[in-house]
Amino acid sequence: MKVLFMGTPVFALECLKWLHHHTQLCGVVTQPDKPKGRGHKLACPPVKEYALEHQIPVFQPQTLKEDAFLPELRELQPDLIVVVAYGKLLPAYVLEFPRYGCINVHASLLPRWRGAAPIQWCVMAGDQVTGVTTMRMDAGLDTGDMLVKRRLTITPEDTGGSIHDQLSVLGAEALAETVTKIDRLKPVPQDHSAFTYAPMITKETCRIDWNRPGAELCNQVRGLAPSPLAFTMYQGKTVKIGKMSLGGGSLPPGQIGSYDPKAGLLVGCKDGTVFVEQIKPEGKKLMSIHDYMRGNRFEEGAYFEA
RNA sequence: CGCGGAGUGGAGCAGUUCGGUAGCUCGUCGGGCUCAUAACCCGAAGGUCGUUGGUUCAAAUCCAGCCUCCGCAA
Repeated sequence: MKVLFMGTPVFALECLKWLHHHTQLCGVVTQPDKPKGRGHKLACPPVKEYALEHQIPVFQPQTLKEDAFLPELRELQPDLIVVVAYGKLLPAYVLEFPRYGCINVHASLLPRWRGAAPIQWCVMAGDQVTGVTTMRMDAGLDTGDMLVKRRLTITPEDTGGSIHDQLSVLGAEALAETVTKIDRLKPVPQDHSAFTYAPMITKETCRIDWNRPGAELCNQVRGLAPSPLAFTMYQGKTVKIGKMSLGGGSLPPGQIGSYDPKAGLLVGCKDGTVFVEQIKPEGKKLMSIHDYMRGNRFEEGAYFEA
């Protein structure tokens, strides 16, 4: 069976590897290189780097609209298209092209967290369980009939990063089962009334609103760690926060309280306080609040600004 | 050639403007005090100040290049 892979970020790599080792992979479609980072250097998507290393043909169409990718499809004649975090919706002519259709690996238990950033949102929402779902793609955004699910328990110590890493492996497992049993699996429609949406993470997603309850703030910080990290402002400068826990007592939202070498820096929120345990000041690396306080200071009584 | 910050013992920082003995808060190791301690006291080890070259009697500090890390913007 000839398989065409479509994907972009690191999350897609485990799936790509499995396909590379177990199927006849005829090509990889990924997003175009974009100027990124500090200079104006062009950055290759991780999927492209893997494909180049293993001499897999790479396609980077600017758009798929208007039959733009049809010539390549006719050339490659894939029997199956596997999509993992590609970053573009597929037009009908692509969805209908392969004999076995298009299947997608999505990093949530659908219909919960449809959309671009299911991993961060499930942690930010305080979910205690998540997983991956494979589905037959249709025209909607993550609305296809489901094939295989794998569940994963989220522990209080998990972060967006740790869940990402685990789900990328689970995703490959689910994909393996899906591809292996492709003609035997019976698609299960989603409960379309129960979906939630996980939009792309923006800067505003990462901004800390100290008027929210402490538990929600802790989850927000957890979900966005270790990247891109939640942030707040102190004296006009960005302070990213990598780890936070619930504190005791109460302070006005955003007000900085005492520093406890054991627990961290106390900060007020809507329903009490939280301890900031790990921060990343502008121009510095992520460090424990303990390290930071050895040579720097947060003025007690001052405020973090939204 | 997008804008900007930073590299100083194991950690976080000061010192750089106006060159002239390497400093602070911790950590580590040893000793002391204490019923005890993450507390306190005494002592010690540990740095070619990112790298290369230049100016100078003398460079962490001034000049030029390079490497690395990071924030913003995309």
